[in-house]
Amino acid sequence: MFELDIRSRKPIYEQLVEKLKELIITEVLKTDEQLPSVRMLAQQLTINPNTIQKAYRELEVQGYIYSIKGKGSFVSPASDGLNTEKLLKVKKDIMKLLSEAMYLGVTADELITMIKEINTTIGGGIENDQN
Amino acid sequence: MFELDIRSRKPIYEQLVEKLKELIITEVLKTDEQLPSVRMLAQQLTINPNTIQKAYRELEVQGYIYSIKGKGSFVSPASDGLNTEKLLKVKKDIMKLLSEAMYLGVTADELITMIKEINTTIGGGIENDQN
Amino acid sequence: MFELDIRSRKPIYEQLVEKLKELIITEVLKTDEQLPSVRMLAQQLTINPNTIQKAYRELEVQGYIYSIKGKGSFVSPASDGLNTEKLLKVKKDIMKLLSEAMYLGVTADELITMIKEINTTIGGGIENDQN
Amino acid sequence: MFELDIRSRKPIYEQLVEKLKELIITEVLKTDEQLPSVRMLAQQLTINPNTIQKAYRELEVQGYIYSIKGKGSFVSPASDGLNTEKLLKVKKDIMKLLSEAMYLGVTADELITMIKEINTTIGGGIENDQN
DNA sequence: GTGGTCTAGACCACC
DNA sequence: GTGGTCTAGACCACG
Repeated sequence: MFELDIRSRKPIYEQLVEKLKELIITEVLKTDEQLPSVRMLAQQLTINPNTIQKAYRELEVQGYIYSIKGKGSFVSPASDGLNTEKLLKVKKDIMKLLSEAMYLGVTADELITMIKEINTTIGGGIENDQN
Repeated sequence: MFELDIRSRKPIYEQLVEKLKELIITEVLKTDEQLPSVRMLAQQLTINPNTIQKAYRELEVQGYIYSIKGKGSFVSPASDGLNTEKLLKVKKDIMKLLSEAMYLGVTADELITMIKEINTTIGGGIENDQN
Repeated sequence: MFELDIRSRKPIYEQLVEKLKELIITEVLKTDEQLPSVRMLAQQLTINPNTIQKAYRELEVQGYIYSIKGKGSFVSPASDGLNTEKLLKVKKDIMKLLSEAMYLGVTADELITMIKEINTTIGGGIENDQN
Repeated sequence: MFELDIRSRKPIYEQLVEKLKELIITEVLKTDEQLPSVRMLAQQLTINPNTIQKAYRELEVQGYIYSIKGKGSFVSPASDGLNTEKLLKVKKDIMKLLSEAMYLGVTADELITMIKEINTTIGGGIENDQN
């Protein structure tokens, strides 16, 4: 289910954060659905529980999940909170990457196609009016 | 000329790589133009020459510049050849970021507007974040 | 009546303690008034009775309520006696928070306004956060 | 220098965060001043380095310090960033505590005196116009 | 030498 | 059983 590259320069917990974020964004993991427990996942991936927890905590800080002491970790509702600053960061990152892509020869049309593709994958736009 | 953020969590050499990449992409530094020497730049930025070295090496690996022993480092021509694999990586990164942006509430229209904006201003300045 | 946030990082019993404290402070629950029974409240909130118990015990320790075996739990009269030490703790906490607020840029005037506001509306509703 | 209560229910790293925050707010530790290194402090307090690091990381997330990989940890400039949301939280907490204090018998005058006291300790108001 | 990551294994609080 | 904290000790990346 998760393919972690133990040799990668990118820390394991960051890889985990990314993978889980992706599952949440693509709604494979739905709102309020329970994530695998720290220990279970640790065992499955043969990784130290602390590493899993670090990933979960990071996801919690970023607003993607919430954890309840004796119960488990769960997916937060989308657009839950205060993503204004996060939005700014993501937009900047996108600008940077888009520039690089175009320098490498990607056309604007290709990019637009990608966007439309994602738009269907996610399931259409999400209403959000706090920006 | 370069504004490095000593407080950033991102290593200095990575910041350097990004800044230089940006200058190359926006064609402030043109094909076959010579980059400042390691020592000069180190002195200017009051930074350890090893750090500059590392950045230049990284840019060389990524195909943005080439070095000639005893002469210096120069900007590689765009679309040099090895961009196929890089393109795939960049595209993947873009997909990831676009998905995240949309999950956070950015609409497809907004993103398309951004793309068109870059398409026209390619060659202008691009802002960088500090993470 | 009670809106508990199951997603909060704060344990449920602590949330209960705070809510009840608030009701007592704002005199929605008056001196010697009986609190809802553990079982009733547990049923209403669809929460484990043990959790309610724990909250009531905590409130008793803090001097806000008293329990009579076989009868129930009741609101203690204000300024009951043991408030000297509690007062010290609360004052210390306030100093800490006020310092932090000012460090973050709140002016003394703003704070004084807040105090006056409470002074007049004491007996009105107070909003709680979820951390 | 630090008096940590190893037996307290409050996690050691949180105690550390509070102590350090206090030192920063009262400007005992000034902007860009270096904090003791993770290992040094761990040794001094006979505490595990990981625990210190957790505290430092938390302070970094909260915007009070910044850390640079091979150099050390340093105090962030005051009102550096995006404290809007933090401000709201702190204000709510203050309202709650002030209410409790007044219920316990503290007068508005006493509270105002406290504010003025802090105002001189910190060194006057800090200019800040992003709220 | 610095911060950052990871492991192995223990204990606690919550429900 | 769950998440959260802490320890002891190892290794890596950075400058």
